[in-house]
Amino acid sequence: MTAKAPGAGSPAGSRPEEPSEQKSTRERILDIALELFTEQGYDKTSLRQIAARLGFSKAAIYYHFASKEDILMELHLRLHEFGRGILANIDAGKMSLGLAAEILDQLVEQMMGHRALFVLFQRNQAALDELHRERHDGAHEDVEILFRRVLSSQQIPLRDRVRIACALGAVMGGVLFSGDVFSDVPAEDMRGMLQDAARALLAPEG
Amino acid sequence: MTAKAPGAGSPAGSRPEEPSEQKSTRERILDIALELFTEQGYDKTSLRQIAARLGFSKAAIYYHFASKEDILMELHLRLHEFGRGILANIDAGKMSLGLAAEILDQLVEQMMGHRALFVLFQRNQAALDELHRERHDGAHEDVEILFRRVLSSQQIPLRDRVRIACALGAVMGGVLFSGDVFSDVPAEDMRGMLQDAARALLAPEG
DNA sequence: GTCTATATAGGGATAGAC
DNA sequence: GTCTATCCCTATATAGAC
Repeated sequence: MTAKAPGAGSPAGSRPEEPSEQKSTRERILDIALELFTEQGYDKTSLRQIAARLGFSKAAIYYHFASKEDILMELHLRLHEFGRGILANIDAGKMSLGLAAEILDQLVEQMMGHRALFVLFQRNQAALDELHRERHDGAHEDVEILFRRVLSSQQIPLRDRVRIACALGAVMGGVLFSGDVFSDVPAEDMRGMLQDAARALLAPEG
Repeated sequence: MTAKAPGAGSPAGSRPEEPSEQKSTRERILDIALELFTEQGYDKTSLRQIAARLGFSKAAIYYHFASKEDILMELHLRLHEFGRGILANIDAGKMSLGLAAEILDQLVEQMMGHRALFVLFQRNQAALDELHRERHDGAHEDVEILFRRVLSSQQIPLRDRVRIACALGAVMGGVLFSGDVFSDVPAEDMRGMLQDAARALLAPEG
């Protein structure tokens, strides 16, 4: 809680893809971190490694981030950003198979567009959980939390709840595989097929 | 590679649920490890913690296991055991939506029956990957690897490949949620609904 | 803004007593 | 079969020079 750096106060103000400008050091740290955290896992990645890739020393990172966890937190906040548009639509009170299908349509789009971030947190759930445990500051309205609330709602028929859970799993699984076994398939085709799959699961009759 | 202990050579010989006998220390270590690894993550769990729960010191664990990784490996092997029956049925050469549905039926059954192990490795993929990287000894015919092979097969129509991937994601997601938001639902009901969902995704028309 | 040097802690693992 | 004591390494993080 000591370091104060250039872009420290504007997590949403820094765009991931700048036109032609060269990225700030802070941005580059985040990029490398995303890469290494995903490949090796958050815990097995040291600040030393991140610094080495960027050509400077470990200690320099502390100018830009107060702690290793802060790097993960910042990446986490970005994922939140992208989930923002979806949040408003999720309401356990008035949920239906049809509405779930619409939400999943958006979700697929967001996940496909920010696959790297999505994979990162899919592969580092343990680290994320700890983050949530320690810093439950801010009304932490997470997409995942809202989904859990929907899935727990007793106002929705059990079969529908299960179907929504499966549809969520289906699209998540699809996105995960899309960069791997389906890397040859155009993203748009993938997106369409995943959305179709979700709709198949959420059809009233099935 | 130093420690040789009582049950060291019989990973499959020790049953998880013994009638009324008290479990061996080795078995108890594995139980606690499964619990802590799942809750906190493999990397954030220290041998000290495991030992503390069992009432003895960290060093004592080294009598039963050669390393921390060995504990994870043993748990991994158990998961393999349960996947054995499924392995034989997976063949990229003659895969179809119908066959996939049958395989997923078995998979749901196995996953529901050994949910704890399944969740462990779902939440510690990074650690598992490293395990596979370092010790790729033995014909490591993993269910996951075989599934990837099927999903990559060019002999299967793309749409079917995606559908199978989604069905896999659907049942995995369902099983993951089953101990959480669906903890009140009887396992058998869950199993049936998940199998139905998989079939809905794998229907020729959808 | 990046460095060196250092403090401090905790981890995995070994040796050997009991 | 479990313990104590210890080694060695790497990690995060801090202080302060440039």
